[in-house]
Amino acid sequence: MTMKHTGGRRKPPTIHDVAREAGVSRGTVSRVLNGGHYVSPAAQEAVNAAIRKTGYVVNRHARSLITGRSDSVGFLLTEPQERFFEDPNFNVLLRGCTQALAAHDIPLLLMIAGTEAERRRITRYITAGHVDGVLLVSSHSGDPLAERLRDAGVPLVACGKPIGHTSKVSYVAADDRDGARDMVRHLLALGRRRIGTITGPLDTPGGVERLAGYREVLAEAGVPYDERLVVTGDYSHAGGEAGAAELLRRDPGLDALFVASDLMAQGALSALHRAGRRVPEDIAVGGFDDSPAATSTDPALTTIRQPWDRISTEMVRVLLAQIGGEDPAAVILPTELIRRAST
Amino acid sequence: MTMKHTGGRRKPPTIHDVAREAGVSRGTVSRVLNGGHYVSPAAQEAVNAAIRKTGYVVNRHARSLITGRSDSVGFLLTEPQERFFEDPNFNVLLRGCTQALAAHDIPLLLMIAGTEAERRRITRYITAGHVDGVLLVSSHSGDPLAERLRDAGVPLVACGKPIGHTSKVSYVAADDRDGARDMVRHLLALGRRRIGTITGPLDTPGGVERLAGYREVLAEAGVPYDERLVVTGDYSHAGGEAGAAELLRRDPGLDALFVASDLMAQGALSALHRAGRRVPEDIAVGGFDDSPAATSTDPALTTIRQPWDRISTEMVRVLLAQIGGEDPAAVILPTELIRRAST
DNA sequence: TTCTCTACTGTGAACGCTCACAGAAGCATG
DNA sequence: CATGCTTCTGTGAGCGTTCACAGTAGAGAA
Repeated sequence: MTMKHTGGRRKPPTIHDVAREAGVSRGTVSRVLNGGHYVSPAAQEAVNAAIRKTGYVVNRHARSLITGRSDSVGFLLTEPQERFFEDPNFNVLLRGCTQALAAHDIPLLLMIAGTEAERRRITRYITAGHVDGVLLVSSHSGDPLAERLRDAGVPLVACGKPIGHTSKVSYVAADDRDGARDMVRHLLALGRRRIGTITGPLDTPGGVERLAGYREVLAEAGVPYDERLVVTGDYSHAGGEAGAAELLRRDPGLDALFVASDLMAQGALSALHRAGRRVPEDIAVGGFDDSPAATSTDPALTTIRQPWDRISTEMVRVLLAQIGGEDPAAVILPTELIRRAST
Repeated sequence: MTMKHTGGRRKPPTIHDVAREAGVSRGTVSRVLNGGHYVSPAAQEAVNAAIRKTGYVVNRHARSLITGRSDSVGFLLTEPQERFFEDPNFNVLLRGCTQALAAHDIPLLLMIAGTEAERRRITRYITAGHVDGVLLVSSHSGDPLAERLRDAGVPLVACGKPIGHTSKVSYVAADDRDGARDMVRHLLALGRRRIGTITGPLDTPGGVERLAGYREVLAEAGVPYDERLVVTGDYSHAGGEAGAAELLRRDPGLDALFVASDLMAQGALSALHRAGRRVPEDIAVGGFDDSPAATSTDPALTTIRQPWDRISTEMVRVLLAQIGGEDPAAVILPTELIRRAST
């Protein structure tokens, strides 16, 4: 009796134990484990019974050592600031990816590259083959880390369209431009004509595309473009507040506002409220994201819903396809206008 | 030229390559890799140079295969609902744990156990030794999964005190009770006497402890306990709204409100606003959590800050210690009253 | 000198798995 | 009867590490 009795973990069964139990060889067990081709029904059944009986679970390290695959993927966040962790969409994305991967029995490794030291460490880790692919979430595009990984031949899928890259890199994105178009069309349909906008940072795809949609629709409607009605925001509450105040100052006759994120829209509502404007009577306000906060503002926010649940599943799908040898692909998903009280 | 030119990954250098490059044996390289004991300075230097030159990164699968350790830990979320992903504290926790682990070069595997099928899959995965330990985040305690893992001898650290378990399981928690005491004392100091509370779910440690703190301080102050001033909430916006409305109905003379979470407090503020009560003039409102939302309410919320950054570092510290063979430990961290405009 | 001790180094044997290959058995075809 | 094909099964090698062990060299003590 040399075994420790204080929560000691027993040595788990190996493929050998299963083989002995089933009366077959390691090879046959391995074949059952990997799809069951070229295995007789009798052996198949015997092996499955032995697996159930022994409680066998494959040792992924041993498998990875020989296959060269790790059967895991990284979820990489490259963000100097903590912004992503304040973004409710990020949660949905992370959760969705985790679960979509879990369906394939693939664990997700969370990696956060804030400092330069972290970037180096993570690059080494990834390029050493410790993950089979990377789900990349970074707001500011043109990320050197993304390039390094791509150059190293690591399967990669970005969330949102990377700008500045002409190279082939997979991405999955909501149709930002079309969403913005829907919102501005909606505001026009309400009879509004002095429509201001608070954009996202213009080094982000969302910032650029949503502004483009805004301009396109106004142009199509014959409303002359007025650059005084455009301010650049930073996706923060404070930024939205400042942006709205600035727009009111530039044009007190403003009758609608398209804000490129709900969080900024929330800030804008505060500023409008403080300025004595009624929403939506005096100024209609449209947001973007359909974050949980959108329903708890007063009035509840009309916004554009991005299909985050589908985005995560698509990212995983495209990444796994790429790991499987397929070429990079771009997927663009439609958005949806959610009408609430603010317009 | 048989090498694929389309992003093919080269075979990475092994310990053998490093040994050859440095003119030493595998054993010496391995010793350098694992602390460098019993290695001459000359060999040490030669190996380090060779590692730099070859770009060698240890193959963790090969290492894990023989050591039996995986050098990774799981971050396990056992939540039937999506609640955690709406909780901003959760983000801070996840981020903090990831980074604290990264400092030890240990990857974090995110696991979400929603359905029963997922629980089984994850249990198998963990007990098979694919992670060295688990950081457990579950709101509702008495989780069968936690018990199963503990019984399997898996190192485990919970976030928040597990209730219902008399057994020894490590945990790290903020001092909920003391935080609640601070808040209620603060409200008393403001001269308030009809102090209501909206609790968290009473099957969560936070729900129980914060209510206990509330009762203790009132008792110490000689304020008779009035159960009509206590309603049970669910940590949701809507729950806070309903709770505040109910309390106003039960006692229109209410002059203070201690709400067990900021999100509920936000809901409560809406309800009070709708009922025509001024905050803090008519009713002082105190929250709990110091979530980002606390500063964007109107008025800004007085609240109790939980040291989430320290909680995450402590969880990691305790878990690694336990993996290293130390006994389970409980860590309780102090909270801080953050005074803002709502009191 | 000889022995012991310490500091260091190299080597073979695992770890648990997959893969390539060799073979066996069954059956049809020449 | 040989030959080929298909379906199935077992075996040896090897993936890249660590670990235990055996050794070597040099210093100091007997």
